[in-house]
Parts: sequence; C-alpha cells; structure tokens
Amino acid sequence: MSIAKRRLSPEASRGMALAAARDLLIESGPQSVTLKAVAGRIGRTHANLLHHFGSASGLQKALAAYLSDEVCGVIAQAIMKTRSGEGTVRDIVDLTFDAFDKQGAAALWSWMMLTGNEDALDPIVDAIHALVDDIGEGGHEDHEMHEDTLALVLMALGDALIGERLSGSLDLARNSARDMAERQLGHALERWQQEHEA
Amino acid sequence: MSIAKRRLSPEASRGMALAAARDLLIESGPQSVTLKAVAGRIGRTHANLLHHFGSASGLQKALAAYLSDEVCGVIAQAIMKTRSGEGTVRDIVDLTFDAFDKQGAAALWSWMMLTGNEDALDPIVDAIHALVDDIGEGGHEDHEMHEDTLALVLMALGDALIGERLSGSLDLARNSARDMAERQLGHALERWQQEHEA
DNA sequence: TTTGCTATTGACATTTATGTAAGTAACCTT
DNA sequence: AAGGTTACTTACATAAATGTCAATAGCAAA
Repeated sequence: MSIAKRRLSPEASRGMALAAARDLLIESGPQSVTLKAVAGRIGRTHANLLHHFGSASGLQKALAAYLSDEVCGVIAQAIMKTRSGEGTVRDIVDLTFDAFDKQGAAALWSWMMLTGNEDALDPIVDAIHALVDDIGEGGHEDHEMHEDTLALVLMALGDALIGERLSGSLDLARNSARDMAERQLGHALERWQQEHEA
Repeated sequence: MSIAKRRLSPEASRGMALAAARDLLIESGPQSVTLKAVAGRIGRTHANLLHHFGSASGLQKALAAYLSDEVCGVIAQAIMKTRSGEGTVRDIVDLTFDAFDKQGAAALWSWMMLTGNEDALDPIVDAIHALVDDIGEGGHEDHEMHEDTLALVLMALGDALIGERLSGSLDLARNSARDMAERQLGHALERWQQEHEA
C-alpha cells in the first residue's frame, strides 16, 4: 500500500538530511530542527530519519560533527592563505565570526547546551583543537597563541548570539566586535612573528 | 473535592515562581523550565502559573526581566565600589562572568534565541544599557568605553557557554578568559583615566 | 527471472508541554 | 457572620515530538 520513493544510498540519504538540518538550524533556530521538519525538507518521513540516525539525538550528534568539519575547514583554509601571504588577518576574523553567526555554530552550541547533549559537543571541540594545530603548524604553538585563539572564538560566539542587539543598544556599528578582534589578533600575530625571529 | 492551598498575594506567588524558574534554569538548562516543573518546585499546579503569567511565554518574559534586574544590579554595585576605590577591576570581571555563568544569563539568552522570543530580550538589553550608563556616570561616556563594555560582555557570554570545554581542550586554565578580560579592562580604565585628566 | 537485502513508508503508541473550563475554597470587606 | 472576589485546583482537550513495528518495494546480485 505504500508508495516507496527512489532508494538512495545510506551515505547520500544522510548527507541530504544533514544539509537540510543545517539549513533549518540557520534559518529558524535549533527548536525547528525536528525529525518531521528535516524529513519534510528532503521529501522523506520522520521514520526514515530514525532508520538512518537511530534516534533524534543521533541526528544531533551527526549534525554537530557535520557542522564542525564544515565550519573549521573554511577557517583553516583562510588561515593557510594568511600564512602564505594571500589573505589578511581580517579574513580570519570574518570567517570565524561568520562560522558562528551565518553558518549556525552558535545556534548549534545553544542547542547542545539546551538539550544537555554533552557528547555532541565533542566533535566541535575536536575540530577547534585541530584548527589550533593548523595555526601553530610552523612549530609555533605556545600558551599565548592558545589564549588568543580562545579569545577570538569566545568573542565570535558571543557576537553571534547578542552582537546585533547589544551593539545597537550601545550605539556601536554592527562590526565593532569584529574590528576589536582584528586589532587583537593583529597584535598577537606581530608578537608571534617577533618571537619567531628571536 | 479540591484541597486548595493557602492563598498568596499575586506578587508573592509570582516572586516564588520566578525564583524557582531561575534555579531550574541554572541547574538544568532552559529546556527544563516548564510550567509543570516550575509549579512543582513551589508546590502549585501548572494551571496556577497560567493564571498568574497568562501563558508559558509570559513566564519567559517575566523571567527575563527578573534575571536582568538581578544580574545587572549585582554588577552595577561592583562597578560603584570600584569607582570609589573599594573594589578591583577583577571584581567587575568576575561578577560579569558569574552573571552569565552561575546566574544563568547565558542560558537565558540561549533559550530566547532558541524559542525566537525576541521581545523577551528587551529587558536584558535595557538592563545592560542602564549598566553602561552607570559606568559612565562621571560624565565620561564615549565610544571606546562602549566598545570595551561590549567586549567584556561578549567574552563573558562566550565563556559561560563553551569556556569550560574549550579551555580544557586548549590546555588553558579555566580562568584564562577572565584573566584576559581583566587585562583588557585594566588597560581601558587607565586610558579613560588619562583622558579624564587631560 | 528470481531472490535477498534493506531503504522506505504508514499506522499506531507514548510522552510531554501547553492551554481551557468549571468548580472549590481562602481571604477581605461589609 | 454573610457575601463577593479571586487564588487555586481537578479534569479534560489538544498538539507536537519521538519512537516501534510490520509491510511494501526498489535495487543489485545470482
């Protein structure tokens, strides 16, 4: 009696579902990422998602890993370009801030905190750690660099959540936080440079 | 057939409910702040909360206003002490960070973002704005001070959400973000001082 | 073509949060 | 002490999210 649709490979099916979940997260927030909504976006049923991900929290974990790779990949690429002289410090800042804002990392983190799904945070932390390894690849990985990275990520996350409302209330430009982060990171990079020469 | 409990004034009832909601928010996250859970904490029924707050989102808004006043009141007090020489810069930083972490402001903001209840954010923004007015009360309210305030709040929010996980992953002390904020705010205060004298 | 595997579906069950309505009883006023 | 106001409760209704299970059917291999 059922009208089964075209069969996809498990990988393809999971990939479409995760992309749809990411879009839903960015557009409408974590609460809108339900099995029914995600399934509807890719023309499937919620039972189908349960088949592929096992449970709703399984989908959450998979989405966290998916988003982390995507986000950190973009940022790592920008850092590489900067190191080779092709990009600017501002590029790193913008990409990091965009990752949390437009790419949904901030919304995801809120969701994980809300649902108390701590396991799902692991892939994000791992991805950021890998990102730091990338930055310090030139054999230069010290305490201060880790601190500056922490500051950059914290400000990016905070800005994604309340930047718009708060900067407006304080009569500041929307990109004030990015400007500050750029100045800070610029100083940090100069410092690293000097230490590297010494 | 009903065993009606002792009648409280609407104000007392609302106050107990809001305190219980705050505790629940801090202990178990936004998702645990339901009508049933809050009512259970104060020995009432969920219908009673609907009677006092009109709806679930009415409770959310009331909680936002309640938390904002509480949090910003504490911070404003610390700033006053610092201005009069009784407190340190570190006190301001610690109180701000605690407000978002231990007092639940970060969880509240995540909740508002999650539920898309933008109206509920108004009292928080207003409270922070009032806080800035307090800081600049000595007739000293300029662009840079607003920027430094923004940076402090953003880092406090980010640290409350991911500070523990991230600092651990980067082999940093849990209070690294607070140390950085303290240094930044210290420099800013010195700068204000110099400009004030000039 | 036939057979096996499994992606996919529809129907049902469960849980939980929110909301409505009517009745009960506590407290204040007169 | 009587009566009115309303805080409070129980019972019911509704909607949405998650999960289970058997049945169907697409696709590849034999």
